[in-house]
Parts: sequence; structure tokens; C-alpha cells
Amino acid sequence: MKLELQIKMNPSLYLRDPEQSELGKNIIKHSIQLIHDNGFEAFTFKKLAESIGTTEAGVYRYFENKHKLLVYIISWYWGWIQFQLSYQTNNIEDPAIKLKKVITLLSTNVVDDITTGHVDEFQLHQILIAEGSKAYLTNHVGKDNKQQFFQPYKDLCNTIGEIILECNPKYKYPHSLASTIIEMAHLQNFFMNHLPTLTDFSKSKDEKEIIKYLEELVFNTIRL
Amino acid sequence: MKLELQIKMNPSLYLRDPEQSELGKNIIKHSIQLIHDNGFEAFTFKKLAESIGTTEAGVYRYFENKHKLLVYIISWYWGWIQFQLSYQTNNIEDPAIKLKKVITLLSTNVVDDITTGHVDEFQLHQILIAEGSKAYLTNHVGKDNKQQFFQPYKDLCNTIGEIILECNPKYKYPHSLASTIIEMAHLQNFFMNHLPTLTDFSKSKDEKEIIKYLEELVFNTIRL
DNA sequence: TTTCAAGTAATAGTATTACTATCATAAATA
DNA sequence: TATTTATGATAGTAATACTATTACTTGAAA
Repeated sequence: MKLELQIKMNPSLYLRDPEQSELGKNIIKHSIQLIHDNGFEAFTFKKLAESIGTTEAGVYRYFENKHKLLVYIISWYWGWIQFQLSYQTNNIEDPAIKLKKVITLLSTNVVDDITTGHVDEFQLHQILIAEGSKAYLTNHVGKDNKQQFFQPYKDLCNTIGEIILECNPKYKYPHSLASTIIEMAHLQNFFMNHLPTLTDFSKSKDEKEIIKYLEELVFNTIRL
Repeated sequence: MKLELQIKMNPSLYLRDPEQSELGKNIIKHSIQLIHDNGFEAFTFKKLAESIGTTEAGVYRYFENKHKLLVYIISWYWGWIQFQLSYQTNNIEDPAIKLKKVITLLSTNVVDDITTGHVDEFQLHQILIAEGSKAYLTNHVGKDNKQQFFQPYKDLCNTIGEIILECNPKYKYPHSLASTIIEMAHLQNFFMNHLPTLTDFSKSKDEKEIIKYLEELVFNTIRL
């Protein structure tokens, strides 16, 4: 039996639900491919339409603009990470082990058993590293936030914050530390591969080094 | 006597040196104003030209495109921070005090004595918070890096790394910790103001809280 | 004093992007 | 069978990101 994972998305992100049609699924699939290959700036609905074999207008029936499409796939990713997290930490008692799982999960390209159809999680992880912050670094963050576009990110941050508090109930900055872990897992990876002198992992270029760095950072700050 | 601070810029960033003419200085000044007010995405050379009272072509004589202009003003900022850092830590022996100065410098809108003419450092700090990572989060990072566009950032990161090593010569991740400090000083500030549930500073919205958080993070991880 | 180059301004034009609108047709559904 | 719905095909617009051309101004060298 194959399990199908469905992640519930904020309907304000789309005009027509891309999960409900072949064209919709193709839009998601090819968006991930194209953004991964050429970056978000070079990504246009015209190129996307050509790559799918539909027209620009066809894409616009699903997504108002490319920013919402980016937020959509990023939200999907956070939902998926949230699931992975609850799955992987299920039945684990020790919060320190849970927190280590979190760090590893965020720092690694997870190879997954559970099928998610048209979504390539490896490419999505790469997109998050290079484009993730573009979802919120806009002059319309406030508006987007009011529409709950960043809820999956916030939920994840809260979940991680709770694990941090399980480790040390007196720690004062669980949310900030959670967002630091998330962002740094990605950013140190980007630096390691593109601006290596900003890190200490340039020789090995190994994600495990990032994990070690983050573990040291996190566990030293929460054990007071 | 007023001191004039001149920061040497990478000539590959511009076509004509903006420091050498009134129009050039106006381009820098109004760019900072416009990017600060409307964000980098909404910023165009046409709007810039209108705001200065010149033409689009006039701007293109100085900068090839708006990305290079962004990198220019960001590089200028890192050069300025580098100067502030050496100025403020001059004659200080204790590396821990130096490191605290670093954290405060990066987290705070510095009000400055030394005149820098047409540049508004307060607005620049805000630009760095919201747009800083867009300088390198592109599909042409590699090319830009080869042209040394990120040298001022790297220099700063090395300087901070050295201070970290003065605190603890055995610490294994001085560069990664330095880039973490820099990026988090900005990102936690952005989150505090725009996505407050990702931080623990939402009530006070006070930069001093960020400084405390970062100090705890940094000093707990380097004292092993 | 002329001239010649460098800087600036004004205007026009192009390719691409980010959309919107319209109409036809095929498939699903009532 | 009628009708809604999704898609496809085509066209068009406003804005963006440039490039090119011409002409005027100024200041320094010949």
C-alpha cells in the first residue's frame, strides 16, 4: 500500500486549487523544476506555460501572480516538514533527541518513503535554501501576514519552540531560537556552497558539519 | 572640523564612479530613499530618474542595472560598519567586550558623528534588514562572487571571526558564528517588526532584547 | 583660440514581463 | 439534452529593463 500525503493549503494563495486537476499538479511540478533550475527572478508564467504545454492564461487561472505561487510551494514545504517532524519524533521521550532530529531534518535533504506525487522534495529543499526568505522579504509582508500566508512557518516555529521549552522550561527565547535554527540550517548551507569563506565548512562541504555547528550552538545556549 | 569618510568601492560595481559627480551622489542618495520607502522590487531606474530630475539614460550611465546598484549601496554599508567596528573597538583589550560591541553595532541603528554626506545610515540599516540577503540570493552569486562583489561582507565576517577566536582560540566555527551574528541581528529585527510570533520580542519591540538574545547565544557557545 | 573629448540631456525605440480580456471548444454534470 | 466548467487559442496593454542616437555644454590640450 502506498500512502498519499495531502497537505491542506491556505485557499487565499490560489484562484483554483492546483491539487484538483492535472493541469494544477503540472503547474506545481514544473514550477518547482524551473525555480530550482533558474531561480525565482528568472521564473515567469510564460516559461512555465511553455514547459507544461499550456498557455500563460492557463496558469493565471490557478495563481494570481508568481509571488503567491512561490508562497504556495514554500507553505507546502513547511507543512511537509511539520509532518516529517511529528512522524520522526513520535514516541520519542527525550526532548534533546527530538531537538537533534529537528536540526537534522532542517539541515538535510530527506529521502522519503511516503509518496507526495508530483512534488520533488529534494528540489524543494534547495528552493527553500535559495528563495525561502523571498516569501516574506517584500514590502507587502504585513498584508500577506494578515492573510495567514506564513501560518505553516509559524506553526513549525511554535512546535520547535515547545521542544526547546521541554529541554529547558526556563529558556527565555524559544521562538527566536527556533527561527534561528530554521534560517541558519538553510543559510549556512547556501554559504557553504556559494560563499564558503562565510562558513567553516568549505573544505568538506558536508551538511553534517552544519548539524554539528547548530547542535553546539543550540544546546549550549539552552542549558544555562 | 568635519571628517569626511570615503569608502573605497569595487569599480566593477559601477560604470561611472558615483562619488565623483553631483548626479552620481544624487543617484546614491535617492536610491537609498526609494528602496527604503518602497522596497527593492518596486524600485526602478525610471522612478529614480524622476525623483532626481534626470532621465533613465542618465542613471544607466552610472549603473548597469539595479542589482549592481543594490550591491553597491550594501557594500558601502559593510565598509561603513567595518570602519565603525575598528573605531569603536580601538584601544579595547578584552575580546569579550569587543564582541559585545559587534553585536550592538549590528543590531542597532547607529547615530553617527562622522559625516558621510549624501548617505543616510539609518535608512541604510533598514535596507540591509529587509533587502540585504537579496544581494547574494540570486542565480548569479557565483559570477558576482568571482568579481569580488561580496568582499566587504567577507572582510567583516573575518574581522568578527578573529574577535571570536580571541575569546576562545579553540572555537571551531568562528566564520559561521560571525555570519550567524550578522544575519540574525538583521533577521530577528525584521521578524520582530513584521512577523512577531517568530520571535520573543513582540511585546517590547526593542532592539536591546535582540542584543541580549544574541549575546547569550554567542557567549554560551564559545565558552566551552 | 580652436578643437576635441567627456559629460550630460532629450528622445525614441525594443524586448520582455506581468498581466487582462475574449471567444471557441471539449468534457463533465444535471 | 442542456448547461456548466475547464481548458485552449489569440490578442492586447501597461510597465519594466534596457539600448541607441543625437545634440548641447564645458573644460582642458594643441
